[in-house]
Amino acid sequence: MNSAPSHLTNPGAAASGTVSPTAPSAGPASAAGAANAAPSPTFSPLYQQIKALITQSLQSGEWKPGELIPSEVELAARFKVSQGTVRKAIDELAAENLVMRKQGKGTFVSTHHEARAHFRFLRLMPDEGVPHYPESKFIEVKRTRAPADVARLLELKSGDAVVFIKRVQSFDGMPTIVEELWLPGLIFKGLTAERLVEYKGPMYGLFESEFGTRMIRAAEKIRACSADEGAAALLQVAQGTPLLMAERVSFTYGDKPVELRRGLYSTERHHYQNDLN
Amino acid sequence: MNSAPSHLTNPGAAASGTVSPTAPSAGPASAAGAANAAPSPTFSPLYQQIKALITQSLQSGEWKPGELIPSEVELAARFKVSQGTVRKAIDELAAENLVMRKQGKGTFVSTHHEARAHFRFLRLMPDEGVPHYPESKFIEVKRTRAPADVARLLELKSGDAVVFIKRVQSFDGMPTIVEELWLPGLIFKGLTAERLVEYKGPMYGLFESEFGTRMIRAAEKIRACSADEGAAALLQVAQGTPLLMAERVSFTYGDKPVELRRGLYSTERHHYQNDLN
DNA sequence: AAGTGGTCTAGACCACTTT
DNA sequence: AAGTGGTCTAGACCACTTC
Repeated sequence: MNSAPSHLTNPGAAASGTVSPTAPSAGPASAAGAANAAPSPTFSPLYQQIKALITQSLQSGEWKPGELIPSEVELAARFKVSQGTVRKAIDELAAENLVMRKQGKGTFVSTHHEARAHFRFLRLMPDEGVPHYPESKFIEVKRTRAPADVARLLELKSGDAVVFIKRVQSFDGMPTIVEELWLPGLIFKGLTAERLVEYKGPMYGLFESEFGTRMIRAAEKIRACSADEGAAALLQVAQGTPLLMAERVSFTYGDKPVELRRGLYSTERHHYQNDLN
Repeated sequence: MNSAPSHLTNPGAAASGTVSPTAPSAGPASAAGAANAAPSPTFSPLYQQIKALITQSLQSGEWKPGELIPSEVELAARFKVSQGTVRKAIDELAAENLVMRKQGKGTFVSTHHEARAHFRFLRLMPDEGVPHYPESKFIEVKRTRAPADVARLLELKSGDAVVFIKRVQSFDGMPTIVEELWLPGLIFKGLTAERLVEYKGPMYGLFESEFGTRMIRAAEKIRACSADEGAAALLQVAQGTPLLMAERVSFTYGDKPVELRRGLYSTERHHYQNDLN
């Protein structure tokens, strides 16, 4: 099942041809020093190479969202490196929210099927009260061809097949968000209105489970605009009401853009929350 | 100059009263195991305690912004811990942008006097072209008393002395931001319009250099609004134009709020940029 | 050459969870 | 008791900067 440890390069050790002369019985540096001396074209720290290998396994679906990945000790053995090196690789993956560590239990692949993940991509918070997830009402779901601007942002060709979704989201019955989504048709083949309606919870959960596409990062651009006739009706506000306009491009593994989302937010009772660190 | 290593607690070592029985010649665990067994009231990992101590030195001004802090080896000796433990502490401080590591040179206290830091707190980006820092024009600078809402956000008492600043910021001569700031009067004693005008660059640089107050974190709430008469005139837009309204509370060491900023952003040629990770 | 942070190893022991 | 991640140590060597 598991492929061979393959060909990691340790540039540091390759430079000095000999091991430590002060180590009579195979000192600490021996493992690294004796690893190899291949003239590899790419130089990067071992833990970065391990990190890339683990990321590949996540991307390929070898370990699925919510599942346990092999222990640090096991990965260290598989990759023929020390546990500390695997540890540093996983530390970075955890910092990027690709995996989650749980002491005593193991390391799990992150998933959008948890409350924790929901608010990483939903920044609209109630001015008062506890944050909770809104309800969706789908206005339109269709398959069509990508306009030029959509194609550019999704790195498709103009006219490529896309899925178009328009929906309204409500907090406590108050319509607050109206948004339009474009998804690459090739990736989201079986996506229908029925699947969307019957699915409860964030769409990213559906995308991850049913289409094997996990959103790991997004870039948003926010502007102010006025509610036009259509938006005013859907959000139940007066025409001309100031709204937040958010354009989001979401990325999956390998920084591949797989979703364009354009939303209008009513900020009567909510605000967009952002922490500058 | 440097105080004694003081009283760090190692909860892990305190639990087992004896050192490893399999280590005939003072094994690796001896330093930790023999450290102490005091019934300290607070339990936290050693590296977190080191991190807190370093943060105290940053806060107290022992090491000032832009300066070099002692090397890892020196800090390890001072605190009587291994270099690896100091390293982990500094790793976290670097992740929080409190310090910056430079290979071969050392670790430096972060400062707002660098282009790198400018855009951590300025999220308004041009729709086209290269980001650059805007020019300020000060409309009003006065000392007054804190209104109730300002006092609450700055954790002051209503009526406490505050500095009030109103300014317009322009990109390429185009007025784009109008904002009002409130600062605790006690901290910003000598802050005058002259100091603000003569100072070039972000105000956080001035605050850091002249008032010993470094902003390390901020929380923003963003809404949409319409330009009223005053804002329209200052931003040279039509009255009623939709604008972004950003309310920011900035914090210094110890999560102490020391600035309230309320800004109106014209999003004709700019947008608020945000990355969701 | 000396000093700094960056990587890697090996081993010990801890806290926590499950069997 | 066994397995997991979490902390801590000690030591080696590397890349980079400065003297």
